[in-house]
Amino acid sequence: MSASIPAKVRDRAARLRDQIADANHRYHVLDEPNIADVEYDKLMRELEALEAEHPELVTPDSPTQRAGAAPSGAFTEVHHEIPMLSLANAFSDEEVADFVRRIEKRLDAADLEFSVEPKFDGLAISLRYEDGIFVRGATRGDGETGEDVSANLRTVKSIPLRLRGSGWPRVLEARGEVYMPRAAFEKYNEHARETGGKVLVNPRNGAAGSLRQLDPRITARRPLAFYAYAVGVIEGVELPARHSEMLSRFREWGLPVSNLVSVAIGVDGCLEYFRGMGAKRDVLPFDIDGVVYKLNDLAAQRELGFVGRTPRWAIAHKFPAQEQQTRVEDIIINIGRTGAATPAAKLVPVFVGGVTVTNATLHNADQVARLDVRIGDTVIVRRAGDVIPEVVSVVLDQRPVHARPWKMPAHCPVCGSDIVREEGEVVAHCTGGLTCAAQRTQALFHFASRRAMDIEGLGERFMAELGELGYVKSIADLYKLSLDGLLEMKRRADERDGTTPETAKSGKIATKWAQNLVTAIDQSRRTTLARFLYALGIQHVGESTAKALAQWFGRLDLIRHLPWPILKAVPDVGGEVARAIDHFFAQSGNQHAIDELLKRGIVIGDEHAPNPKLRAALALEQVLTSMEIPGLTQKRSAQIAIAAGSLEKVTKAPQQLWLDAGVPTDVAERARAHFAQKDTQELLRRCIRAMGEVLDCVEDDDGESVGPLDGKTVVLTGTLTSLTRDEAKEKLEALGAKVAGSVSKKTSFVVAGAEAGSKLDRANELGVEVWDEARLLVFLRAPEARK
DNA sequence: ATGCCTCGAGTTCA
DNA sequence: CTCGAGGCAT
Repeated sequence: MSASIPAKVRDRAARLRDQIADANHRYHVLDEPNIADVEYDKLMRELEALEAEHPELVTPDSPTQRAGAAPSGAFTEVHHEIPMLSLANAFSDEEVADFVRRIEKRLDAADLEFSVEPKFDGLAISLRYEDGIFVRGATRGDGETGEDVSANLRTVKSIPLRLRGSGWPRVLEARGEVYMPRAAFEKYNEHARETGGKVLVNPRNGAAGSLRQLDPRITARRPLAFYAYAVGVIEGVELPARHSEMLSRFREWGLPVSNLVSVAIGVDGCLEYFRGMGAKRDVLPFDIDGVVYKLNDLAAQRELGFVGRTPRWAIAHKFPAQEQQTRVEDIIINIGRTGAATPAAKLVPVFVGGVTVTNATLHNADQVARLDVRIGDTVIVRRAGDVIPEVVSVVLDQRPVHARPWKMPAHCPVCGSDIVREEGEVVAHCTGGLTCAAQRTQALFHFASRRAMDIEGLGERFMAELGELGYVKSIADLYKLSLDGLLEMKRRADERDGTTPETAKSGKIATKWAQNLVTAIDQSRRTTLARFLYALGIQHVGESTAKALAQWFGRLDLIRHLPWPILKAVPDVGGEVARAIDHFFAQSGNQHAIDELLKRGIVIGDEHAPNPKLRAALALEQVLTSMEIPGLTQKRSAQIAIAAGSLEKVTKAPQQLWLDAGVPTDVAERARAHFAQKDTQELLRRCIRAMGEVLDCVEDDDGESVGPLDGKTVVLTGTLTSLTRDEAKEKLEALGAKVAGSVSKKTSFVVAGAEAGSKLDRANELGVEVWDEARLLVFLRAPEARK
């Protein structure tokens, strides 16, 4: 049949096939390329041309056969003559030790040698070679029967189509793992995302899905690789004595074997290998989910045999899974203190990364949309470097037909108010405010939290109960709670929940509990301005902003009435934050709650005069620029401020004065029009009043306002470690102290840092109190504690 | 406008 | 711990 083909052509084709196979082997198996890509392409093209001209030349092992044939109908079944094993799993050192001990006992031997190998996270397959030629490849299936995926496997470059060297058996079934290298996976997905193609969930699913493609041309585009790790059928060659030798033979025959395989002695050797791999795991170019220990002696393996379908002589030692699949039972909404509506996935409990995970946050609607998570979906959950579980992706193949895309509900599941997502914002908010039980509970919880009012014993659950039963509707109600009230509440809660007398706290314990709580509440009455402000839970006001406000304004009665342009004078407080504070205090309910709190004995121990720097910060120009009138720049604001003399006068300044101050006509017009608006006038009135008020206080700093360091003179010396000298000075000044440069007998105390010199000596001489840095820090945290 | 940088807010499980 | 947003410097 091929007689018509000249021997020369035939030889050339054979030579090309050899060269290409060799290049392939070097590149994909040995990782030592010997020819350039262009050269390789050239050889391929030449071979393709020859084969096109003489189709009879095409052999099953020709590299041109890798490209992928046209789709076949379906996969045919393949019976594995020697079943493909599954391994028992070990998850702890104990289980490994048991495994080794069992073998030692059965064989009556010690210090056994194991072939130790990484456990690739891919898909187990079997490759059949007859007379050195790849004839068939199959998936494992159930171990007995798999599917013929030869066409797909031909596209995997690291699988040789013909064995190399000599001495290979007449028939060989090599078993191993098809996997997708991480880099290839990333690259593939990146491309898929750009082109809108199918994004793979993870490398393992990528490998599995690829092999099950009916169209091998698709598989050819998936970057798969292969490692051999076991032998099935072998005919015509003597088996070596040890498994590790078998793997070496594989290498000689051109089958890729991981260079991470090794040999270990006894349990200790195995475990050492396990830890080594665990440490390397993250930097490996492919995913592994554990390691496998195989008794190295093949004769001994035969002796041990099987239990069911798993061999007694091998075990897989698994890493704690960092990724698991589970099902989304529901997607719920959590309402936070600020009303933020955060979707969370309720999961069928799954053990991942050492803990059982039942919830995973989905962050926001965008994230849900990005992942397209739907109720009923199977998802991949990860607990990576950090602790918090996250949904990585959806396994689309397993999506129930009826699953519908998830949408943020229009109404709050707790209070029924509208849920609104502002233009350009990522988070949606429940508009219920404090009428929403969820927000109220969270607000109360926040108020009582350690960094706020620090009331011990008020957990979130209990707070919810107090709210539900109507005992606490607002933060002020917390200070109404009495011993009897608490006990009564406890009783009612137990009744309602159907708690039996045995499980309910008995009278004495309940009394003790209530007493402790009352004491804790009582102790919390004395607090600092910063804590108090923080406790109020004003939007955007966290701990540090609260501190800044406290330090700069010093007094609650000031802060609670300040218009936002004045609040904005504080560093790090911008328009957004200032408006939020203004808005908070503009609600009469909030003002009322504060009045109530003060009435019920809240004492702010560290009120003091405003920071003198406010004087500069409150310059007219700052207030004017905060009006954000187009064209009214800082410079022009300053000019008109100087020309007019006071804020009040600016607002009433005639057109001419603006022009004299160098403000262009159109800007002046705009400003005057702006000032004429009703709400602007109201705001300006408040600003005018507030500026006067604040400035009065600043001037009055040895007047009635009493800071804890009022009238004290402090001297700083040495190097402070946790804060700069300037910061310390600022803080002390904000508390009313005068920070002087040298020690005299008028000095109240000296703060001495490291390497304090002459000033410390002089302080000792004069008998002036000396603080170390630690004491200063304690004081700065809670200045009310002592003066 | 644009890019740090810090602060606020939300989150899981034992 | 991480993300988003606000503040501020460039």
